[in-house]
Amino acid sequence: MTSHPSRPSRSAGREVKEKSIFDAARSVFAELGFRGATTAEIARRAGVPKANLHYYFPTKEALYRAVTEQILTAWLSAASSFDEQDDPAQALAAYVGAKMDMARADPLGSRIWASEILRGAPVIRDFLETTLAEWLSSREKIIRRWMDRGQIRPVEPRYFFYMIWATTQHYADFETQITALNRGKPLSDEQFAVARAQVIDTVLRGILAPI
Amino acid sequence: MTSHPSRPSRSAGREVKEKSIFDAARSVFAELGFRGATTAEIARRAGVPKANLHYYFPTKEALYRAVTEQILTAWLSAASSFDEQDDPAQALAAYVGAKMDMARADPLGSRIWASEILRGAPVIRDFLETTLAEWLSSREKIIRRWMDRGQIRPVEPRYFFYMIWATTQHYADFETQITALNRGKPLSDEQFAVARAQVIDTVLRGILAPI
DNA sequence: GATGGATTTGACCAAGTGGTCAATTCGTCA
DNA sequence: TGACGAATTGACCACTTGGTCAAATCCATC
Repeated sequence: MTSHPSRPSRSAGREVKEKSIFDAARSVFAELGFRGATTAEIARRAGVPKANLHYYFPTKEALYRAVTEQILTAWLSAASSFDEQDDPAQALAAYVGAKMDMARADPLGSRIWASEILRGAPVIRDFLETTLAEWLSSREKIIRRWMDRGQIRPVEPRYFFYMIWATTQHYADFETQITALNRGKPLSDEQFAVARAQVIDTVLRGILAPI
Repeated sequence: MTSHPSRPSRSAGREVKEKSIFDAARSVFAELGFRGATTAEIARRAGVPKANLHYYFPTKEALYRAVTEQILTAWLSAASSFDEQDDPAQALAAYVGAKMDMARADPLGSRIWASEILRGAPVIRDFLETTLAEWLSSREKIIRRWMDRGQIRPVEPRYFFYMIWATTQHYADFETQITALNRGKPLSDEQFAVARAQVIDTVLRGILAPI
């Protein structure tokens, strides 16, 4: 300890402040997209003067890149849950469940991703074309192996993944709509649990080979 | 005919010009969202001076409202395809197919909707809470009737609709990503036909009662 | 308690924003 | 043809934008 406990150390203060700017940026980017977001609004939500924001992140784009980077990391971590099981039903249930949990726990990340795609993915295009494309094609092989073994019905794996991504991310990206359709109240934990179970169940029934 | 054929009449000229501004606005709003879109960019894509744009649409918001209005109309029209069949399999196949066709034929509409939801739906909130909520709850009743008759498995109808909406709209909203994952080429008509058929098939298998 | 780098921030700037307006041009019809 | 309303548009305005900067303040270390 190099400083008084009640006053944060210099480096700890930096981390806290950086994080508060970072979090404010996430929420503004998620709502308004890159172009619509303003550094003034981000600074306001972070509770710092705008000049201070530019001390920690030199440009709006640098801040945006920092935010997207974290999102891509989180995506890959959720994706790994697909690989921990050999059985199709278990692997898919784990993966879909993890994606649903992510949509619930961190909707902002999903929304920023969506907004980035909507504008043509200028920043994450490289990720899509390399890392994500490789992930998808290697998992396609796994799906095809299951098909060959007769464990699942014959499908085009990539369109199957699109359905999983679309359905799970919908609970984050369209939360406003879901809330409006739920008498103005966000889904309760119980409601979400039902939705989560049903999504897993429907996806599995859609692809598993009949007994 | 009140004017020379090669020179459009005054009112026809108005319609053409209004439409070119309207279409330019759709594409800019779809890419950049309401806040990110600029009237200058819309005017540029429409090929008219900015002052001219403001002659036809007094404000950016008026233009945006005109655009969203058309989208809501189109949504309702696709939704009606759900009601034309009594058999669950046929009704659902028609509805999902219509939504897929819409995502293919007019991806911009879907993207503007998505962007509007992302920012909290300030403009279409009323539509969501009234017209859409009513549509959903009346179709929920139809689904429950099918369930009571044992024609489909027991599910929470609204989450089932969310899956349909998410999956079909994904082909419009995430076209950039889908293209990036398809070696940089947009889905061909053949590929899309496969995706369309598979989406319908998977949705049906997920909900239809086993024989 | 003096030093010096890290941090903070009000004031500022050039470029871009949505929108206005008056002067001009156009098309129609008497 | 002339008159008159519809349509066009360059110039302009107040305000917001992302970003800069220099002066002030903080704080770990000696």
